[in-house]
Amino acid sequence: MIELRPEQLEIIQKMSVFQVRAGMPPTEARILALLLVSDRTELSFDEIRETLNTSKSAVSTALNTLVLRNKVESITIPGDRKRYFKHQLRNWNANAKDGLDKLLSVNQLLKEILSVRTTETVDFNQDLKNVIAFIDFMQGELVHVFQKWNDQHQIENN
Amino acid sequence: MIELRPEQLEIIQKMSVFQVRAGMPPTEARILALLLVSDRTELSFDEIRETLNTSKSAVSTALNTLVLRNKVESITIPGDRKRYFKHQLRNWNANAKDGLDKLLSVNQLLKEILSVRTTETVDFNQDLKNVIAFIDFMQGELVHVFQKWNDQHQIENN
DNA sequence: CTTTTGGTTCTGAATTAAAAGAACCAAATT
DNA sequence: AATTTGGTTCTTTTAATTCAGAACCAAAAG
Repeated sequence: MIELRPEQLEIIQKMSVFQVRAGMPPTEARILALLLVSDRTELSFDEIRETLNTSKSAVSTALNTLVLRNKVESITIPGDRKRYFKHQLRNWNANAKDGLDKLLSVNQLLKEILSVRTTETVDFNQDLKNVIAFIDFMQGELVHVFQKWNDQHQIENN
Repeated sequence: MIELRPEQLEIIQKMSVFQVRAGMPPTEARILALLLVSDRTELSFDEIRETLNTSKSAVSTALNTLVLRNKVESITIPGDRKRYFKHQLRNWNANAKDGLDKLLSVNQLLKEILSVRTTETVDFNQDLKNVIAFIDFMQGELVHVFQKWNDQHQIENN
């Protein structure tokens, strides 16, 4: 059981509310938040369970999906049977890109819609074309933005 | 009741699945999709209800939140008591920016976390700083990207 | 080979979200 | 003034999530 200071508890609360609003299940959100604020960055299954006061089953499924989604990594220490779990901060960048790409993939459907629409509704179709062009533009620009970031930072991160 | 071609029905299906996955309630998603594919771009309350085969209450609440979120605009035609509803394609751009800003607003919390963390976990804190810097960077770049787009297009859209 | 540890998996219960149905209401029509 | 139209709002029902508790299981320890 991890002892948490009041500020830490408060942030876990705020952070998990934020993530739940964004569609994440509560237990997952609270685990992620805990792993961000706790003084030790690698916590065991049972430490997480006790600290968040949650059932083993809930923690187990939540951790497994978090690992699957590359939000958390699981670490094994030789000579210790327990698994330890750590927030995958390093992957934030890549996860963000994946998320944005998924958002932008709506363009595929918009193009399909355009190809199926009447040609009668000229203004509407023009607006639709603009949206499609905008998303294509965003996609291209984002590639550059990510590239620019990586160029600036992969040197130092060696 | 609007007659829809098979391709239109199929796209409504695909598009609403996409949006529901992104967290939108099903009825809202299907209304938006219908307004994107239907040959007439302005549909009355009852046309929507009949076409989607949904209850008045569900359509009413869904339409109201869609209007509130600037996803749909409601139009009144003089001499016609009905309200007509139209997809606000023009706002896609602004809505996208709002959505991204909300996503990036997590940085506020991350900064708070950093300020509360032990200084002992040097590597972890450095990773956290990197994430924060990355999100700040993204925020700045996105402003430019949106600006660039608007510069190129607000001339022609007069 | 029995027990303990560190979990996982499988119900079921409780909560939550979404939709339906009915009652309602104001403006327009008859 | 009664009725119809075009919705809105409230209550109930239904469906989907989420979690807890118990049974279970494999690997390690005794």
